[in-house]
Order: sequence, then C-alpha cells, then structure tokens
Amino acid sequence: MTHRQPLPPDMFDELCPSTLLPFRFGDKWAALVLRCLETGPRRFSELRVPLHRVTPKVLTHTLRTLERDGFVVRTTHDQRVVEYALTPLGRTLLDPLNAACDWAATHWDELLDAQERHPEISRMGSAQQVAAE
Amino acid sequence: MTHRQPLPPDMFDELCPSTLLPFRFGDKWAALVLRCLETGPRRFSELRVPLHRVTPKVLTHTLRTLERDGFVVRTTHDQRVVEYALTPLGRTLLDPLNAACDWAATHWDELLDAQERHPEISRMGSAQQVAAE
DNA sequence: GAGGGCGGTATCCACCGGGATACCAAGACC
DNA sequence: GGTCTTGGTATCCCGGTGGATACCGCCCTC
Repeated sequence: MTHRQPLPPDMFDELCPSTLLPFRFGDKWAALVLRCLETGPRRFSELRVPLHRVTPKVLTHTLRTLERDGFVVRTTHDQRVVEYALTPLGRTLLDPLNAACDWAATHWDELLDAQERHPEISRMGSAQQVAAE
Repeated sequence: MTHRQPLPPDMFDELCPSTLLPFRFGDKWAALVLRCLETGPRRFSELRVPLHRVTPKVLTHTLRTLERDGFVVRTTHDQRVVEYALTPLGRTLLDPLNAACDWAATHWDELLDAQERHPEISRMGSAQQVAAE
C-alpha cells in the first residue's frame, strides 16, 4: 500500500477497443480490472483513475462479481482503506486472457479487414434497417 | 458433403454450462458453432441438430456475425445446398478457445466453490432484491 | 464546523441480445 | 398439384447490462 507503482492515468483510453474483439472476459470491464490488479493490489479510488470511463456503480458490480467468483479479494485496513487484490485463482485467469490478447495482437488486422469486406452485415435487427437509410 | 462424420445429436446438452464461465467468445452460441465446424464443413440443418436449443433466427445471426468477422465462409452448391466452413482465420480462434476450455477444465471446481462461498453476491440489481424475499 | 476524500448506493433509463412463435419461397419428390 | 425439406425471415417481447446522475455516511484535516 505504501510505495507501489502508480497506474497510468488512463491505461485503456484509445487502446484496445475490446468490445470489438470476438471474446469477452466476464463483465465488460472485468479484463481491464484484472490487468490493473496484475501488478499488485489497488484501492477503489486507484482503480477509478485508469478506469475513469467506468461509473462507480459498474466498477463496484464488476469487483463484486470478481470477488464472488474468487478471482479477487477485498480487504479493509484501519476500518476505512479498502484494497482489492488478485487471488491465486484470479491469477490463473491471466493465461486464457493472455491467449486472447495474443490472438488479438496477431489477427486484429485480419479481423478489421474481414469486417470491412462485409459491411452489409452490421448488427442484429435484420438488414432492412440499413436498407431503410 | 458426402461421407463426413455426423455430429452427435446433442453435443452440448447438459455439458459445459458455458454461460457460467467467466468468458464468452462472441455471441452466446458462437463457440459451440466453432466446435461444430472444427471437424469439417456443415450445412445449416446439420448445425441445427446438435444446437437444437438455438432458434433458427439466432443461429442465422450467429453465422452471419462469424461470416462478417471472417471466421466462417458460407457457400451455396446447386443453388440450394448451403455449407458453412471455418476459414483459416476462424481456425486460429481455436487457440484462445482451447486456452479457455483448458482453464475451465482445470479450475471449474474452484469457481463453483467460490460461488458457493459467496451466495450473497448473486447478480446485479443490488442486494435488497434478495433482502426483499 | 466546514470542506474534502474515500468507498461506495439509489434511481432511472435505454439498448440490445436473444427466446417464442409463426410464416415463407424455392426446389425436390410423389 | 400437393407435400416435404431446406434455409431461412418477420414480429413480438422480455430481461439483463450498463450508462447518467445524484446522493450518502464516515473519517480527517483545516
């Protein structure tokens, strides 16, 4: 808690539009939380800095879910300071997460190319929405 | 199309409640479709047999999305027979998918244990829903 | 005792993924 | 000419996820 490395102010801003990736780890922001905790425990307010796009309600829920699944522990010091840290089980999640990141690093361009080659397939709701334009 | 192995009638029935896993690959059924196509191309109606839980609308959408992302190709023979097959890019997805499956095989029990240990954290919607019971 | 930081909650709301059900056009078969 | 199979669409609807905004109790400092 004392001299740990601070997280960058925005680890994820324009970086890694992970919603476009063909996989998701847990809740929308869970993978980013795991990344933030990878290098050591963090306090709630420390997590809010790099994850400033996430509202506190959603961040709370993400952390609760990670805690429920045994990936994160929440500890309170001095009855006020709250710290979140990865559990050993949570750390094992980094393997498949890294496999997914490796895939993205290797095949991201191919994915974008394919999507540009099929602009007619946008999102659900059938095609006549596009035709209606 | 001629003598390929038939898929089991229900590959996924009670097996692998993948919605409980902490990761998702694309749409809800996308990973299962990938698995079905792993051993060779399949027709729409062939996919419907093992994936009989999936309505045709959703299966169509899943396949369209996989096609848009370049993971699957759709080819029409004789103007009526439609075949879906993995592309080389789609086949590369099997690496992270297998990593996820390996994780699940190894840590599934720990995940369940953790969830049982935290019954108070159910799902979103804050806790007073549970309290209201 | 006022203000600020910390660690959240409470409420409201919009989107959309996906399930249920019904229907359909084109060829093949009888 | 009916009927069956194939490969889907059309419509409706419901629940959950997550964003926006506002608020809160506690402690510490000034």
